[in-house]
Amino acid sequence: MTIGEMAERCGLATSALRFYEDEGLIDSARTNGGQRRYAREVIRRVAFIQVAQTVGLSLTDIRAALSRLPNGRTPTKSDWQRLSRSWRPTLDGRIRELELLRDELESCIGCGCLSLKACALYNPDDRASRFGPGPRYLLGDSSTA
Amino acid sequence: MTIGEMAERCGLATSALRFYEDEGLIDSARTNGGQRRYAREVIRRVAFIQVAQTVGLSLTDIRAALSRLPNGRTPTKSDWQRLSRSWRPTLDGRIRELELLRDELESCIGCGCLSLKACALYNPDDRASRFGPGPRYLLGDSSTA
DNA sequence: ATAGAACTTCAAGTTCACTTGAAGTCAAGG
DNA sequence: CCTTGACTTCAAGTGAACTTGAAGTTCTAT
Repeated sequence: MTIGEMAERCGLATSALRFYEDEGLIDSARTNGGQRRYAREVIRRVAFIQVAQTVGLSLTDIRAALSRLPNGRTPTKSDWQRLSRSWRPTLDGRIRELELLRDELESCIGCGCLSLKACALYNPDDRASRFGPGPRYLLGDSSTA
Repeated sequence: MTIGEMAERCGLATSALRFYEDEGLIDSARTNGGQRRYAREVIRRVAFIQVAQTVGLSLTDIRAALSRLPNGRTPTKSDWQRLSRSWRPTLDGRIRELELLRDELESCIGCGCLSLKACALYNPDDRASRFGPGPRYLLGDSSTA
């Protein structure tokens, strides 16, 4: 598969595929002329990367995860399952954080304490719980606030 | 209040406060010598910014939100409440997205379809649902995957 | 054989939310 | 008055995840 075909199938730009290769996330064979040719297997790899990003992982995290795939053989279904399963705790944790924030926001709307030290929302030390870099763009325009 | 005191109270760097001022998010008076002096009210404003970031808003979004505060008078408790309340839908939406992803991940772990078009996880058009830029750093090291 | 689309590399640019550095000025205590 | 720490501005740097541009090469269809 050429890079253009891959890009189309995966829904991203050719530049992104080249970038992923530079970053050691995917691999390709080359024609005599030096053009990239992708194995079918790579589609799955890219799919994994895309979903992992949605979960909130950085490319560094993802590279680490992918490095845990078997190196000799083509990864099997259960290899991928094992990797995907490892997202659960991250995802659950992220959801819990947001729910916590929502609930605290609820009480703070009630008490109007937004600037009080006592308020859990305004405790700088707790502010480590942000949500992660993830891809650059939000939900459309995010102009809700 | 000096910029150093503000920075300490708000738990961020002085450079961040200067940056927020350049960006039109906060304001300050100046001494004869040209140093910044902050009104108490600004603490609340900074608190709002910090919480809004945790909710996932960009500084641009936050600037827009802040511009809806009354310009003549010092904002009241209910002015702040009105603003904070507007976060609810965003937050709820974000939580729903993550839950959806978690559930789909669940079924995909079951079916192993990670690369199939049919799988909701691998539908490039649905991938608009990412989670937002937010602040740069994640939960510690995020090395869960 | 050749047009033209698709590919190649490499360097530099983009956005966000800041930080860092340089070079200099102000304010408060002794 | 003088030291010292805190402040000032302005320009440039950071990191993540790519994109864009330039200049050139390859592939494929006619």
